[in-house]
Amino acid sequence: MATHGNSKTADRILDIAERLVQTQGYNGFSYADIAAELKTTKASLHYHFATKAALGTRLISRYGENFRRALEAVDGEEPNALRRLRRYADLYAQVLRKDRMCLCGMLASDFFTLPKPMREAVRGFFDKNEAWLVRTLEEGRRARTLQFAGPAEEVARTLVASFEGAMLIARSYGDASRFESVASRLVAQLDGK
Amino acid sequence: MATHGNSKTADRILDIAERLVQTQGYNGFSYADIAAELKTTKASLHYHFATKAALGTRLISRYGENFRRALEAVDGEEPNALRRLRRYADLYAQVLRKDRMCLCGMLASDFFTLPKPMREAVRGFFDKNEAWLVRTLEEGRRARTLQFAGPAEEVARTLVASFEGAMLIARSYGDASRFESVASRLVAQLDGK
DNA sequence: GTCTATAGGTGGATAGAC
DNA sequence: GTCTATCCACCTATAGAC
Repeated sequence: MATHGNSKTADRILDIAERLVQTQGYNGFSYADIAAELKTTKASLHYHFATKAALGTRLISRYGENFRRALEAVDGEEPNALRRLRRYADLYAQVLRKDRMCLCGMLASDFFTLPKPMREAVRGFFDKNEAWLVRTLEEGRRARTLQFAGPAEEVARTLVASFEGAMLIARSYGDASRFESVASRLVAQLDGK
Repeated sequence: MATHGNSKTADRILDIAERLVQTQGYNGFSYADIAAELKTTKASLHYHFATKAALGTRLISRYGENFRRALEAVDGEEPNALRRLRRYADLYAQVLRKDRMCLCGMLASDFFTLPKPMREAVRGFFDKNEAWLVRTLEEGRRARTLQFAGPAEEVARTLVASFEGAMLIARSYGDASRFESVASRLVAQLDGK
């Protein structure tokens, strides 16, 4: 196979790379950065992930999978759609409190410098977010815990965009509360009262 | 002096660099890219802008100045605050239709890799956006062309964050209408009826 | 102001020993 | 799996001729 990225070492590489992409961007980190932190060599990293593009693609699929699991947990634990939206917002806030940007929000800004497989995976992440939100919004509207006008898809896209943008800007101010006040306001507007 | 960036050539350099930053990010372009497009040499660029940081700082101040002028024009031409917000949103949409991200939104994602003077300038851009929005929102609320609950500052921050995020994501889909539907929805929510 | 040439460093990636 | 050594392309930046 081209890449051996399935070991414990591979996971540690992914952990470090993930943090570096979320803080510095895809073009702002290098194999040398990871090697220094892992106290190994660049050559060794290339054994686990043959190319930076392969590493990047794996990062996105792992991040998406973790996000999917987190949303599944929210669905399982919280029957109220309004409260599920608050939990969704808190997933973003948790990332921000680690001084990180959403991995895919960061990659969206690097979008036109990314290899094609990574571009498609980034869009896929947003699509999955939107789909979860549409389900949640429609169910909440039916149950009257949420209210909003127009297609759920439009509201979902507004939420994803606003949350990503609020993270991006809050990070520049080192102030997570900037995200939280924006997120609270947007979710409150959907409250079915 | 350290830099001679005030000639017509300097302006052409800034035009090219601006587009490259808006599409590829600060770490995604080089003096070589500019030189190739301007059909000159990297050394010649260094005469106009001694360092990449100096070029970057100048880019932000010029972008901010142009934005300020655009907002002044909106203020002069449009007495209705709701319509001024629509014009504000359209300034973003115009950038996006050129397949570009907002310069400072892009730099916000590169934030922790930027030299300190650039970081401060990026925050300054957002501050000025927010201040203009606060003035507009408060005036619209007084005149009853706008309505919203809570501090204008919170609404202003929500708008900046949402517009930046909507640009970021719309660009990944190559679909400016994704921005426009989000922006329309957010502005419509403020309509004083 | 623009050029050639080059310095000194880092990028991603590979060969081959162990 | 990890290492040393190395390749070559590219990076920002400077020296000095024109």
